[in-house]
Amino acid sequence: MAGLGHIPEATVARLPLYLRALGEVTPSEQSTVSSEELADLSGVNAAKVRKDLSYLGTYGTRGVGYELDYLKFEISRALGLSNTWPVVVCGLGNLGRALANHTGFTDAGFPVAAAVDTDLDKIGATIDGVPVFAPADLSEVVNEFEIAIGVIATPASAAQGVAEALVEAGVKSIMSFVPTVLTVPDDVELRVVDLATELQILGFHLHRSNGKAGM
Amino acid sequence: MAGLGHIPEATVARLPLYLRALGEVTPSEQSTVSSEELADLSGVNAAKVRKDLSYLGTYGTRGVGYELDYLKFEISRALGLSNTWPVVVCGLGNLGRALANHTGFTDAGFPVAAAVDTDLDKIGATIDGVPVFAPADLSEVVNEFEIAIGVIATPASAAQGVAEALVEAGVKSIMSFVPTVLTVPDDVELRVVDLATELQILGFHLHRSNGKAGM
DNA sequence: CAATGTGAACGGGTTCACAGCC
DNA sequence: GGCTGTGAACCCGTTCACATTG
Repeated sequence: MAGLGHIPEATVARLPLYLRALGEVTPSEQSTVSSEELADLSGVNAAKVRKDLSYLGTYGTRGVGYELDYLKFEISRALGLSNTWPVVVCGLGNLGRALANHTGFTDAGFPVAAAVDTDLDKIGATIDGVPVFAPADLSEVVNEFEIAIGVIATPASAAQGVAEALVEAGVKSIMSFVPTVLTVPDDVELRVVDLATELQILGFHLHRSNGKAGM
Repeated sequence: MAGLGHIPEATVARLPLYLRALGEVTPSEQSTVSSEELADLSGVNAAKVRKDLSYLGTYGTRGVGYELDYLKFEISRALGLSNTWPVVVCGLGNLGRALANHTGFTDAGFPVAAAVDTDLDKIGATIDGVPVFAPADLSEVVNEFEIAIGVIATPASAAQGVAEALVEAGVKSIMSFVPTVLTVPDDVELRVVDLATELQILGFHLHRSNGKAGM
């Protein structure tokens, strides 16, 4: 039944997938989707889709499916997608530069408003349209650009310090690409994307099945 | 008790963290770690650490802890880290180039042996020490370099095709950074890193707690 | 006594299956 | 008839608490 009461974390993580999938449906061809279709499009099974959507309080129509536009709207709203959340990228190494320049961020409503780096050659410059500042100015940058999310892509040694500076400046959401344990207050949401670990997990399975090197 | 019988997926995902944490301990200072210490270093709680390690069949010593070197060795072995798994990066856009150049991969035992791109200017060239080939040559590349893992960082429209080409060439592990649903056979391990989705999840929580835009 | 190893309780998430409704 | 919405069963992973052991 109804209730935005409390959406399970696992469901929240799938809402973006549903939204993207719905974007691939052409409204002129069909004005409605079934849980089955949405399941195929999003790579999730149909029972899960229905249960997830039920948490939104979004009603489909039995025997018919979900009204396409309405569903998009509901999911967007649940995700808070009407807002725009400016991002600051901290650390402009390989990865940081790629992230600062990543169109997927802006497309999803998370414009990279500023970057921070220790390199004096970069500070004051504009890289791919993104102004670069000194770490010492982080607090000002956060205020100035109304930064909502900090992305950390510094060397491991600098990461904890940057995280603390972000928290100090009032940032409540951090996404880290650095392979270190970061400690932040409870009210700060931290998501870690750990590329080396991901590969090692793949490696585990290779090792387990093959036993041998090579392919 | 003993038994490499079957390590739970959740445990596998934490083994790399433990290994990294153990690397931060100086063996000259201490030859042993407790589950408590390892918990702090890896950002996991102690009970979980003990249960995880118990799956490895690795014995610590009650009242003492785990022997540092032995534990490192055991975890490395479980992860299959004695092997080296060459990687091919497919798609040399912003992100692809950063990944091809990412030292964290090589450091973790996953050297980027080759890259693939459609850009004729890049094909035949070497970017940051990585030779670039045409997509049509993917199969040869996989054989030649004994590629174990394919990283996909192409535009969304090309991703499924690349995935199929990788599978066709015999690759059994794929890591995708592309925001699309990829379909691969059951015996192929697929891990998806979806940056926009990650941000949207952060956005959800911002939205939920703040209600307002800005910071 | 200190710290491991582990059965048992717990909890969140997934799957099932079917009643309910258009 | 077809598809949603959802209680109930199930499964996996986490946490607890304590017996066990060097």
